[in-house]
Amino acid sequence: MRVIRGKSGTNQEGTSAHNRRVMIDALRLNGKLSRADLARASGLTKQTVSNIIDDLEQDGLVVSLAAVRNGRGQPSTPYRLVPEGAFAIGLQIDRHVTRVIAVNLVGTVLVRAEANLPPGGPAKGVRVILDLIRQVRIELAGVAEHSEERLVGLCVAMPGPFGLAPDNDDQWMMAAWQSFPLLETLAAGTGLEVALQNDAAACATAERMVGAAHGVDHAICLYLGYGIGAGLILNGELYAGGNGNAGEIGMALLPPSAGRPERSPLEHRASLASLYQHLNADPADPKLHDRLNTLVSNADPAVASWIDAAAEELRWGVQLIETIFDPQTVILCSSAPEALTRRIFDAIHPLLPSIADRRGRALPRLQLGMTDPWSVALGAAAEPISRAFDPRFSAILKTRASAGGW
Amino acid sequence: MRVIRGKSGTNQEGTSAHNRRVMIDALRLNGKLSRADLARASGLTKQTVSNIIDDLEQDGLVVSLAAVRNGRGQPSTPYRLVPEGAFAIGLQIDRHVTRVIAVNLVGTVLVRAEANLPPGGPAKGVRVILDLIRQVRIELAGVAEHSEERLVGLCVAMPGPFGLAPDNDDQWMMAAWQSFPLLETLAAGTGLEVALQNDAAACATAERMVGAAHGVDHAICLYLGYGIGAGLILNGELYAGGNGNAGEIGMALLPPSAGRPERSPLEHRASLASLYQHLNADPADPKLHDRLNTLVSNADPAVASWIDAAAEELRWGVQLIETIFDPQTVILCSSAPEALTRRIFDAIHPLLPSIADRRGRALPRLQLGMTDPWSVALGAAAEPISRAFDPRFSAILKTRASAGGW
DNA sequence: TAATTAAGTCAATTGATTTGACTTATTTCT
DNA sequence: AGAAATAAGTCAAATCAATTGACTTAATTA
Repeated sequence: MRVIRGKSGTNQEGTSAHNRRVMIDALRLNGKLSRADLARASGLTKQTVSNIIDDLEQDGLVVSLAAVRNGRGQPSTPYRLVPEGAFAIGLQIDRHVTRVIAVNLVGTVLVRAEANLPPGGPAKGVRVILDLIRQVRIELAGVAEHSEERLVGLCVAMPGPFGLAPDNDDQWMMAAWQSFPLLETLAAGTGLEVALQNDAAACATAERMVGAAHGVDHAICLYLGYGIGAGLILNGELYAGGNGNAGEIGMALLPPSAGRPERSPLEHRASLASLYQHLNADPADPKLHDRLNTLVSNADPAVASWIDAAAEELRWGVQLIETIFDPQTVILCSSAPEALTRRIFDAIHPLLPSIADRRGRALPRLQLGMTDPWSVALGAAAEPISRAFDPRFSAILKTRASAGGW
Repeated sequence: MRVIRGKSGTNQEGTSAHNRRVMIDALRLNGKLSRADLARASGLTKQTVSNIIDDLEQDGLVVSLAAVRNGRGQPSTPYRLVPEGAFAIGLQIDRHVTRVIAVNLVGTVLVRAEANLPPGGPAKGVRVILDLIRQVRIELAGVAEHSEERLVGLCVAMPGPFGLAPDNDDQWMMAAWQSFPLLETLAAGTGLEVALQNDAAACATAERMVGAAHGVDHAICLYLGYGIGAGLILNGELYAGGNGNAGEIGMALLPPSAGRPERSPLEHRASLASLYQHLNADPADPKLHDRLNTLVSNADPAVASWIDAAAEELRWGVQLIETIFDPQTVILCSSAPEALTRRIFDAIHPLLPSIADRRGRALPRLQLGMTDPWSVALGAAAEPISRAFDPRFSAILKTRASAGGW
């Protein structure tokens, strides 16, 4: 059959779905709002808002609070989101460990669990993961009623890039995970909708739901993990690129510079991998996090020299990101200990001049984001919530599968 | 009054507007389609498509062609866009000249006019511009009936970045234009809706409507003009950033490299400004374009050495763009003579390895785009057409102003 | 106490999409 | 040649989310 290119249409269902999402989004951003407030915020009529809020209340997604007098006129009844209205599971697969988190509608972490990934590759690892997920779901059911019915999905976060030939020099066998049918296996094993993000994107998702990017429509999350990547919030949505690899700036080649005659990827100069190499540390050492903490608080000179070198690259990276994306803010996140991340953050300053250097900025050019080792898993958990409840273009459109009646 | 944050809702009007846009988009992409084809492409029912197409035919935006037999079943009646269904004006303001173009619904250029900008700044210049626009509209009315009723808007393209303090070392007084209330003056002087884009964005808009980015949802246009910038097509829409300055990569600071001990902006190394400086040429010289052409065809060594140096920076730039955006393709555009642009294009190759280096690519990693000096003006003219007829999220949403009935 | 203001509801209307049956025109099978 | 199958497209009624305008309720202000 001839392929016809074109975008999808929409109908009343799409309209209604969008308006529900708009209500939830407004409540998430403003905490609590009356029906009249929601009508003003959305541009919809009071009546429409009333209908939608009634629905959402029925669905257990919002509840009313005590009426408040706001001066003249009938007191308004504010509504807020019900945290227990929905749940999602986030899974992080890292080189040595895997983490699973359960969150609720407002992004509160309810359950977390961690396990070491056994040697033997994905086939064995996925069994550990499925067990961990099962365990988290059971625990979740213990602390939250109806959690199973209200589970909206699962998202996996792991280092990218995705879908490339596994010819890169990745000694941590993440490449093996790339060729393993992970999403299918997880979908079958959990019965949930499964999504995939790289770790920087997950970090951005977390910052958007409960962090520094909350309510910000244009923000870039610079995530310093084992590698380095950027999570792109553009027009209020995570941008994934043509093949899901947008923001993988660790692979950006830097021009030769003083002392480095070769072009080399940013990842080799500014990433925790480069720090470990600089320190001759074993990345698989479970006590590494604590050891790093100690080194930082002791002002270890080897760490300090790495920080200075990395901060110089990152200072440049921030300027580049500002120049390319013109975001409202850039957020520095890391899986490194908070003290170390803060040291790096400080060392990046003063920032280079850029187009972001404008008067009357509402947000700082660079902010410190989450430094919790769990933040990537949290972001993964936030993704299904966002997919299910945030206003987005794709949520309005008809899906091809559901089209009938030709 | 308390400010409530939140997104806009939608209703049947939004649905209908979107579906009309989807039909137009599908016809633009596929050339001609029957009602049944459109139903399949959009996921809407045949009946809905029939209603919309009837409307569009009434509005003079589509026409039917002769029925065609496609095998079994009743022959289908294809429809196509009517080029004369809408018109738009594009205005380019450059350092020395201003150009005005009129296009129709399918992006065909109908009228073009050019004038030198007089010394004396924007106040004088804007009078020249308004005269030029008036002249183009009169000429357009001569070659296209009902052009005035069907004029959907005006877009201005000029070098960015916009909205910054005019403290930069811009000797061509583009800074003066920044502080001048240009859009308001043009809106009042023409009675049209006026939009603004930087020149790289305009170039991308042109490539998307009639060039290499036609029907491509993720493409980056690298525009080599007096400065250098990138036009970002993300998710099928032009991305402007938080303040309309996304893609202004000319201001990206490059690390020091061999022979350049200082950080310097990309613009100083790879832009026509840098070429003019290298050649000791006067950018205001009206014969410069022709002279450059001659130099290129004579294999002038000064030009060749500049090309090599610039290509090295651009090769890096392409790799960076691929790494950051993960686009389906990168398009090299320029206001330089085609021969020169082609030489640069060739000199950029071979490209650096990147995540774009994947098997089974549908599009080349780097393509040569428009090299017409008029392409920025064309892109500006394409913007109102795109704004009026392309499917986009914002077109679905209610505008706050139109909300009533609280 | 009456007027004003604002939140929220009620019941009827609107209007784009959907549904399912139908007509028309062509090819393919017998 | 005739019947069956297939596909395009229309007709008329139904659906359903948003809208409209009048109304009720409950507070403040004059």
